[in-house]
Amino acid sequence: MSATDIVHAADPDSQEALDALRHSCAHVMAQVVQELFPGTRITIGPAIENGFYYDFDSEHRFTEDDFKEIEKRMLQIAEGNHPFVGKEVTYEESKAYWASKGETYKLEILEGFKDQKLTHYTHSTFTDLCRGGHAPNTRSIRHFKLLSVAGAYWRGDEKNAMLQRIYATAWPSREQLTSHLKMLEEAKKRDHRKLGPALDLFSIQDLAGPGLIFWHPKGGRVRLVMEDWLRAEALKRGYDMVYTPHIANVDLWHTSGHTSFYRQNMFGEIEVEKAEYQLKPMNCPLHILIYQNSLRSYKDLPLRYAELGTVYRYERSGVLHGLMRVRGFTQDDAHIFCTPDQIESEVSGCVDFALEVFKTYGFEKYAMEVSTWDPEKKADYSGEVEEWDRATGALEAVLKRRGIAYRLMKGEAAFYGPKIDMKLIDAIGRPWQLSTVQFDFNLPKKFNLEFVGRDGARHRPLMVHRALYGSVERFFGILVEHYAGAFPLWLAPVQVKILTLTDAQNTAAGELKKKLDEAGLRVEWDARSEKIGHKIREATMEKVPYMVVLGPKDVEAGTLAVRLRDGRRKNAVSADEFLRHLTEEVARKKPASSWETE
RNA sequence: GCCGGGGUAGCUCAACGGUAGAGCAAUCGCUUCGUAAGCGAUAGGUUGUGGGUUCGAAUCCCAUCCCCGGCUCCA
Repeated sequence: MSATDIVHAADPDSQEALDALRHSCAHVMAQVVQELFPGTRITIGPAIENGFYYDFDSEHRFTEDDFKEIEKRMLQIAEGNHPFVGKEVTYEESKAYWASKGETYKLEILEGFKDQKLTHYTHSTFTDLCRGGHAPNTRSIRHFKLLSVAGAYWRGDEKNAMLQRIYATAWPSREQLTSHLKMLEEAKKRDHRKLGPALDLFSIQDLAGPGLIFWHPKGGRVRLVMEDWLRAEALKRGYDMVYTPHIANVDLWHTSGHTSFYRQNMFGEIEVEKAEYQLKPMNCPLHILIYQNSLRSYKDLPLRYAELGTVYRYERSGVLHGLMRVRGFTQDDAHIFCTPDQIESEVSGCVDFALEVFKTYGFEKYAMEVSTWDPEKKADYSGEVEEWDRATGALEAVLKRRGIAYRLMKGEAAFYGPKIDMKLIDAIGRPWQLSTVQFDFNLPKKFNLEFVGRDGARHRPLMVHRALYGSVERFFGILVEHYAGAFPLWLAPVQVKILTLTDAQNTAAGELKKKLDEAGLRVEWDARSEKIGHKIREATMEKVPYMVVLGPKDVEAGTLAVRLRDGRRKNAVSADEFLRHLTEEVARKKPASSWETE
């Protein structure tokens, strides 16, 4: 055993140490599963973010009811403090070992490692074929929890056998495990699929079909604010708003190439007067048609066409997920047509816009990735070497100049161009893929796009595709979870709820409502004959930011008693002061009320 | 699409071969009340859908639709 095989990291929270811990835990889980369910064959068990999994092939159908027993036995082994011992083996030795155990999957893995150094790692009674990176002993892996069981294809290929995957989480300390489990619980509470219907924001209707979203009045109000803000911001930044049809003749999709490279995601043809039409899965070709409608000069460029374009994509039934993965959605899509010397400033403009989106919606953290091509496989890509180099250079240069850290994702680019993907990190630390800025070298060529240059000759413009929300549906879903349903004032579907104590306050309530309505605020008035506590409870559960409790004393004093949804209160506020505060808070778009309360 | 789990009142759940039930919500009445649930009554269901087994099915079987956890894919 060499010193590097075992991770004795000084920092137990280093990624290396965490992975080692989790991977070691996977070994122990595999040991226990084989012990408790004889005949189970093992495959692989890597560390993943926050934990690990192990894939098994077993006659037994694992359920969460098995977890308790597996965990109990795992703990016993952990307490046994068995060391993880690595041993170099030859291909033949390894093959003989796994053959004797009937571990067919291990034998298959072995085939891929014929000419490499192989190691077996053993702890307690269990040995696994493994390249190493382990905790020193089983004692350090006590803080874990099995989470779920799911199907997974052997080697991720749907043509292969379906295995059973057990997911688990593991941490260096009890505190970290507890806090992670708390986060999972919190995530469950914030789930937009629960909150959405509970707050009456949206629904999905069986009769209409899966993956199709119905925006209810309250969700619709939030969406309207989101869209209005985005449109206003786009216009400020020199975009033009365009509108394009939802269906188009298949010839368009043949020209763009979508019917070949995107076919599996498109809904079928619609026959109309002997011509075939298809629902649009993307807006790009339609924006291109607008570009092509006139002869463009270099003086016209850059042209920035933006649209809240609703697209339809066929997604396999098993992948649909609330608002996050649907079959019909609206992209805040834009296509920028520009000259080569404009690309850096255009990319910069997109990144700037994206950062403004993050800031506006209260996301403080984000992660960026630049996806480049794999130069080894040039033939798979559209576009010339110089184009790729220049565009990739521009993407990186923009981020570098702004001092934004990014990960380089080699070979992750689409065939048509490199891109920046921006993930934002929500209130409980989860990353979400959101904004994207990508070059497209394919479509300008397919459509033979041109502009007349200063030299009087025809040149091909560059095309940048950019989405900031990504999809309005998904972004809205992320917001619901980010805010846990408690939208900041500027987004809240109902901003103020007036709660009257008795009918004697009806006149005053009506006047107040009128005043706030006229200021453009979204106000409701609960005039029911319910106790004030009941009304407060309901308004609080609806997550209305401001409640005005209106009783005889307030009417007499001519002031308002304001209550915030978090329970804070501010009494004896004048209507004018309240209105001023609301107006200012809407304008500042702050996630939480900044009001000083008593 | 695939593997596994699951669909009972608007919502959360109970009944698990023998007359479908509770809480909340809804409706109607009473109550006019000071900061997170006032009281009472009423109504609400071909148990996702279709077929089968059975004297009898929410319960067992088959098919189908949808949802959930994942796989593959992705805005």
